[in-house]
Amino acid sequence: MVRTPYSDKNGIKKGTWTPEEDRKLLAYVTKYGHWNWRQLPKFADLARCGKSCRLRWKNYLKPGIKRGNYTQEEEETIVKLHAKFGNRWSKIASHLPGRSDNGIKNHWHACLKKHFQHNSVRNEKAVEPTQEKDVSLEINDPFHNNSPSTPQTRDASPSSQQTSVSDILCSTAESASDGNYLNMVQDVDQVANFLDIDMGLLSGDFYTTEFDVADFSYIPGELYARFVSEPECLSPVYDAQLWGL
DNA sequence: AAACTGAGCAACCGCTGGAAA
DNA sequence: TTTTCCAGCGGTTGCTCAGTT
Repeated sequence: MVRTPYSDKNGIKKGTWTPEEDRKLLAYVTKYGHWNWRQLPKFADLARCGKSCRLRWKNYLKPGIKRGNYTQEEEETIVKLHAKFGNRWSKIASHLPGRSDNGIKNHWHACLKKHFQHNSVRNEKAVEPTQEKDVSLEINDPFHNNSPSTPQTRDASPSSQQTSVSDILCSTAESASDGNYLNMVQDVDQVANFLDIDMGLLSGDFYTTEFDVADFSYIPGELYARFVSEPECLSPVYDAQLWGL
């Protein structure tokens, strides 16, 4: 499941990340943000290329990232969005808080593709062989070679109704009894319900906004301070065992 | 018990588009 | 307008592990 670590001819390390490297990357990005991925490894004391750091952060270290165990609801969402957007995994990921595009892509190829193909075959069998194929089936079939339909965005929200992410998160964080701020961010719909907000009225940025922990504007001061001192308390996927903590 | 096979997933590679010079 | 640099994306690969023969 992991690639054997090695260094290329330029001394750039490749392969699986060590806990020590994770620690360095997390510490650096938490403190300074990712102002330039290409330069970051140099300053973070990592013998990695910027791309590798970015990927590691995005798919594994970023607070709030969920791995494994997709819920039925998530799977249904993926199937629906794939029918709509095709293989635009980042677009699909933007609708599934906490899931990375890479993870969704992997899950699709590993499980859902097969499952959906199977169902597709069953659907086709259900149609009279002599009949022409139902057009509606083609539209919903992600394996049909059509280019994806025009993506519908949530952009058409009246400006008077727009609510900033930080507004929501600050309110939510204040109300959270355990102070586990970023965990709550994972389920934006839950947050919306909590605040009695219609997600359809929010600006299109809501689902696509990256919760960059280095961007202080999203995070109330005392909570940011807590993240810096205790990052594990804010990451639901924090693997204390992996890091030997 | 050993060999084989396929699933699952982390990570790499190459390409593209946007921004800056 | 062109060139360069960078981030991001999607496809693919490499590796481990669990199940099967």
